[in-house]
Amino acid sequence: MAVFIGTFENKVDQKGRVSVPAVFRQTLAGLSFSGIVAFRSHRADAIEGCGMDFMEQMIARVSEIDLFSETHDDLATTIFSDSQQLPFDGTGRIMLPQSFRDHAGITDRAAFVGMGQLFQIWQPDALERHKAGARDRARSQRLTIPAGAGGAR
Amino acid sequence: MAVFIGTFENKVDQKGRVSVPAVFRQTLAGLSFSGIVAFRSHRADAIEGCGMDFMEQMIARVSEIDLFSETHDDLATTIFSDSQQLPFDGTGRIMLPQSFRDHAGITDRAAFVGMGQLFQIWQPDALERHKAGARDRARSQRLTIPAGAGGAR
DNA sequence: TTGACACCCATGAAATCCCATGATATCCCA
DNA sequence: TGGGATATCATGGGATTTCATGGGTGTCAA
Repeated sequence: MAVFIGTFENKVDQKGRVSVPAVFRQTLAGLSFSGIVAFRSHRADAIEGCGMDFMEQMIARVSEIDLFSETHDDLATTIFSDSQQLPFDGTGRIMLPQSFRDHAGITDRAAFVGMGQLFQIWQPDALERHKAGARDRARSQRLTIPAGAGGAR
Repeated sequence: MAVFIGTFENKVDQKGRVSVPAVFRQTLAGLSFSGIVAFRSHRADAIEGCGMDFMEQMIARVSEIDLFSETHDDLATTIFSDSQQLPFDGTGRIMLPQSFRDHAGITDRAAFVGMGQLFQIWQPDALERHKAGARDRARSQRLTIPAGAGGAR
């Protein structure tokens, strides 16, 4: 199972390159594509990232939604059409496209945030604000981990 | 099932390394990640620790919530972003990151406390005070353990 | 010809490996 | 059951590797 845990802040250099945290690279190792798959988050000023395996899963999930329904098309458009494969260079860096950097407000620093099966890339200050908000909402709404199956698979 | 019981005090060396008690290591053996997963306790000045299996369960449960829903993101952010994977070195030690040491007030000694499924890492003196308080509360409120199902998973 | 981008090498800091030590606990055999 | 032999464990410190980061160069296409 792919596991992305933790927060890591790295520098974005002049060329737009960032190191993907080594731990993340390890969980991405051995996939059919050596790099990450990324797309703009439609609910946050962040980039969503995952491995190719998870992207395949998402495609499968979306395909269970009625084909040609509005929902299906909207999801497919916002997620899949916007997704890009960002390959690792020799030292484990990726190139963050300008459009992604603009969307997240990233200039010279980028924070990688583990979200479990996927991760996000944020402008560090924006991330801090977002984390605080998420914590507050989780607490005030008393969000809890669903006691569900979990254990099995 | 993972079982952590007992209290063990070990030294934190110059490099920030601590030995994880051998008994704990044994219950952590054979997991997909050789080390512990740790995060700041939000109820106490301590670090919470568990095995990767526990985290994988968390991920599985969170992933039952609709992807990209606010609930999903808030939970994933609060739980996974502040956790860290701390790998064992050859002799069963971990590196306690500075941020964790700060949170728990740990300098040169650390106490590992079994909490059943999880364990905690404390600054030894703080732990003593905490234990005293917990005992008092348990006695004065006559706390009991519910006779639940428990058995299954 | 001028970017954009892939590939290569260099660097310092930090994390990890490796070996050594002493103290306990455990084993084993008389 | 005693007591020496053997493992296990926590700990210390030096050597080595990994990692993030910076910059150079070549290549291909607009």
